[in-house]
Amino acid sequence: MTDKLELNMNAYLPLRDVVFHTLREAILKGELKPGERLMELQLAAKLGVSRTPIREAIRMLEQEGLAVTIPRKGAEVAKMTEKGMEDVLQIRRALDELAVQLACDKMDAEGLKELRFAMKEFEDATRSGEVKRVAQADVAFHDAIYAAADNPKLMTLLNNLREQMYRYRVEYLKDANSYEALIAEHQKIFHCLKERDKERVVRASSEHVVNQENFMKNMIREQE
Amino acid sequence: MTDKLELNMNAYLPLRDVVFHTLREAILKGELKPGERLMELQLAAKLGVSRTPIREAIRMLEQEGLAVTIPRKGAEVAKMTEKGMEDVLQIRRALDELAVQLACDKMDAEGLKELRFAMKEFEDATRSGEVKRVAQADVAFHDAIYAAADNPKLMTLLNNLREQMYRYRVEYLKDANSYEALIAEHQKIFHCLKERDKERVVRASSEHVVNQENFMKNMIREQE
DNA sequence: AGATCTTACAATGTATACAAAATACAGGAG
DNA sequence: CTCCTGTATTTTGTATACATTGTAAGATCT
Repeated sequence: MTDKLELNMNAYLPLRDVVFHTLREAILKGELKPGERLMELQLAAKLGVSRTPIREAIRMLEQEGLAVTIPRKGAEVAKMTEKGMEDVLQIRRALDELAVQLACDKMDAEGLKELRFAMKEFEDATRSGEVKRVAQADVAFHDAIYAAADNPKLMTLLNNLREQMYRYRVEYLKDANSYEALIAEHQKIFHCLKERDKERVVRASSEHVVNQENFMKNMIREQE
Repeated sequence: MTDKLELNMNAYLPLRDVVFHTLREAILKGELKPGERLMELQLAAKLGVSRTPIREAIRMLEQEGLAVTIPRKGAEVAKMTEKGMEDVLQIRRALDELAVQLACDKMDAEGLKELRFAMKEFEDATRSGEVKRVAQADVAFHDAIYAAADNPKLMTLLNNLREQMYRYRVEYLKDANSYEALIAEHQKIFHCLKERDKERVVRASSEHVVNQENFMKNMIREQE
C-alpha cells in the first residue's frame, strides 16, 4: 500500500467525509490497488484519525461499489473483472441513452452553450496532450448532458458508474489514437442535441459507450 | 415514531447488519415515516445496542437512498416527492428494458419454467386477495427476469429502485382494479420472452412501468 | 418591543477501551 | 514429514466517554 495517503481538506466537514474522499481518490488513482485490504487501524494511523471515521468512510465506499467488506474479515478495494466491466457498461449504456433523450427534450440555450464549451475544451485538451485535462474535459462534457437531463438520481448513478471504471478509463484516454474518434462522437452528440434529433442522439450515445467498451475489453485482454 | 421497533435475528451477523435490516423494514413498512428523524441515541436505546452499529446502519441506509443525513444535524427517512418518483421510474424503465432484453437473449428453459411459475403464483395471489402475497409474487416475477439477465449489478440496482418506491407500490397492489391489467402485462412479457421477441418485450416492459407510474402519480395527487 | 448575547441542553462527531473473532505460528503427536 | 492443536497476535465488532456543534429559551441592552 502506498504511504503517501494524507488528509487534505481542512474544511469544515465531518472526518468521515474527508476520509471518504481521500480513500476514494486513492482508489481511483490506483494508489490503493484492487484486492488490497483496507485495515482500519492502519488507515487510522496513516491518516491521523481514529477508527470511527475510517469505518464510516468504508461503509460509504461500499455504497459506491469501490470497496467490498466481508463480516469479521474486513474490507478490501473492489476488484473489477472483465465480466464486471461489461455489466457496468451495459448499464451505463442504457442510462446514457436515457440521459441524452431527456437532455434532448429539456436542454435549453444556456445548456447547449455550456455543452459546446465543454466540447471545445475537450478538443483543446486532446491537443495539449495532458491526460488529466482530457479526462476532466470528458467528465465535464458528459456532466453537461446529465445536468440537462434534470434527473439528479440519474446523474448520481451515472457518475457512480463512471467512477467504477475510472482506472480503466484513464488508460483509454491516454491512448491518443482514440482522440479523433472521441472528438467526432462528441460532435455528433452535440449536433444531434442541438437539432433535437432524439433517434440519432441515442444511437450516437450508444456507439460512444460501445466503443469505449470494446477498447477497454481489448486493454484488459492485453494486460493478461 | 413507532415503538415496536425491535431486533429480530439473533443470527451470527454484525449488529450493524441486523440494525440495518430492522430499520430498512421499518421504513419500507411505513413504521418510520418519510421525514422522520433517525436519532442515534433514541434508536440505540430502543434497539438495545450502542450508537456505533446504529451509525453504521444509517450510512448503509443512505447507500440505499432510504435515508438522508445532513452533517451535524443528523439523519432522517428520505422523502419521496412526485418529481423524485418520476425520476426513479424513468431510470427503472430504462433498466427494466435492458433487463428484459438481456433476459430475452439469455433465459434458458429452466429460467422460463421459473418465470411461468412466478407468473401463475402472481395470478393465484391476486385471487387470494392477500396483498402481501401479491407483492411477494410480483417481486418474484421480476426477480426471475433479473436473474436471467445475468448481471448482478443490474439486479442490485433494480431491487434498490424498487425499494425506494415500496411504500407507494404497496398501495398500487392493494387496488384490485389493477390486477387484471397487471396479469395481462405479465403474461405478455412472459410470452414475448418465450418467443424471444425482443422488440415486443421491450415495449411490454416499458408499458408495464409506465402504467405503474401513472397509477402512482394519481395516487400521490389524491393524497394531497 | 425587538434584537442580540448568554447559557444550557441535546444531538452529532470523534476517540478510545474492551470483547470477540479470525489468523498465524509454533510445538507436539502420529 | 504432516497434521492437529493451542496460544499469541492481529483485526474487526461494540460500547462508551469526551468534544464539538446546533438549537432554543431566557436575560440583557437598546
